[in-house]
Amino acid sequence: MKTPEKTRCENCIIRQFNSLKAFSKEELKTISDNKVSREFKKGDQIFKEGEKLSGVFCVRDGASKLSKLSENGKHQIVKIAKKGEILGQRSVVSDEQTNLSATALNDTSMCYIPKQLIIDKINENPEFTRNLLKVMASDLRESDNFIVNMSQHNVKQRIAEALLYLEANFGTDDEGFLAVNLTREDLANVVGTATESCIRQVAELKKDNYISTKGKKTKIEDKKGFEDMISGF
Amino acid sequence: MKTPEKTRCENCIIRQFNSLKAFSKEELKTISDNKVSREFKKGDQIFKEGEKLSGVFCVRDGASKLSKLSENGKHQIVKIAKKGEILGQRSVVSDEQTNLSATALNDTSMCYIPKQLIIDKINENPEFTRNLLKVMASDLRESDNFIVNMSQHNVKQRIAEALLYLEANFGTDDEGFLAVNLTREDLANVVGTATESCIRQVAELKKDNYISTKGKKTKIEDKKGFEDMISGF
DNA sequence: CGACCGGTTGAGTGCGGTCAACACGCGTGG
DNA sequence: CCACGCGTGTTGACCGCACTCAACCGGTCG
Repeated sequence: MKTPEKTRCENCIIRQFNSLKAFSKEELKTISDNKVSREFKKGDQIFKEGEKLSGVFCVRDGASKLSKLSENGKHQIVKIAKKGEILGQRSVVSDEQTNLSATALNDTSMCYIPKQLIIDKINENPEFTRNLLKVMASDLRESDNFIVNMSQHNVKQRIAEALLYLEANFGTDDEGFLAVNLTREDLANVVGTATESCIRQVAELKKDNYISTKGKKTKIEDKKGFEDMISGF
Repeated sequence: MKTPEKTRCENCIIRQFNSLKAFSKEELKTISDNKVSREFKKGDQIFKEGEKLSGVFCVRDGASKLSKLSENGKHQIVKIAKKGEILGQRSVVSDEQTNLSATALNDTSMCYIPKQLIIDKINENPEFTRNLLKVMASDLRESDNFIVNMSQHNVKQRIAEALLYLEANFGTDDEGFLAVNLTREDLANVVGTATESCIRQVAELKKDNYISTKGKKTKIEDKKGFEDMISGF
């Protein structure tokens, strides 16, 4: 199952950003021969909470949300995965069902790598395993910070944080607007609030000249002010 | 620096519960020769957020809270570590400062293992590394669940969850009271609320016969009811 | 064209944060 | 020995943030 030259892992720059950078040319060839490229359209579900994954997804391009459904019917978005991240590693190392659902936020291309390959590599390539450890350590740190932010900040502050996070991780277009576009509902689900509350607070942020909007796009105008507001002036 | 026979790692049953179970008798001897036993009294700080740890702590007995200070001056408790857990692994694998502070909730005894030993073992013993991965994967899962609980449940539900968590992880004494005793303030910091709100909701739980108290001890009377209440009746 | 989705606004309400006062046990020092 | 201070637990009152329900608008798609 050879893939076209230009999408082979050996030539893929994305791998520089994740734990796969530990692999030799030889190993990358094996992976490339076993991977499958997959495309998702905006809104497509990549996998669902509770599924048993048979491999991991390496994000080549696009953004996808990782969310969990709580019994009151609301989706809490836990993380937004960007280019270079690998989804499903956790489930593979712990050999359990996924804890989260993944959904494409825009058109997304992924490489699907069968889990046995990953497990083999964990056993064979210590550097890869160490990279994995580091990635997970940093995810844990992020989770802890997220927990603190959620419980100690009000909705306005959490929205500010979410927007800063989006800018830092996905960047802006040439006019300075955020490169990823969350619906108000998604943004509400990130900060764990009702859609209406989210809309109202965004309107406040706009009124206070922290942000501006054009169509559905959002631009952060006053990053410094944001940071001050988050830490309570 | 030999330790007395009875506290040597080879004889320590605690290691069955954590990633250290991967080690051979030989390896345990090395660890034992390099570790230091340390005792903490209730309220003692084990390490502080931002410190650079030079090793990890293996909890031999007792309970300790892992918390993070937010800029509004409140401590958010992220996890309560029990017997068998290892504190500081994350900072060691990522070679960064700790993200969290650790404080003893009651008299606690720990073994301090220098970080170089852990790093060496990560490089030498693949099974140990795999165990580490699993522990961290499970921590991540817990964190995600915590985030959902925090953002989708009200204070009463979160307290119920916290109490169930304490019962499941630390058990009860012979009369059925929870074996660990959090102050109201600590409990409030776990669920991310004000101390007074916490007190009021606990009083409600008592009025509704979900729990009972005796002195400072708490007993869960209606676990089933708790679970129903958490998922919204 | 109508259905539907996303965004927006209004009005009402209640949960939970905050401040203030007080009760109680415990240790410490005069 | 008692006075005092301090930490913890508790209660009351007030109030504002954020949730909920409901209506409405504009764009898009079948």
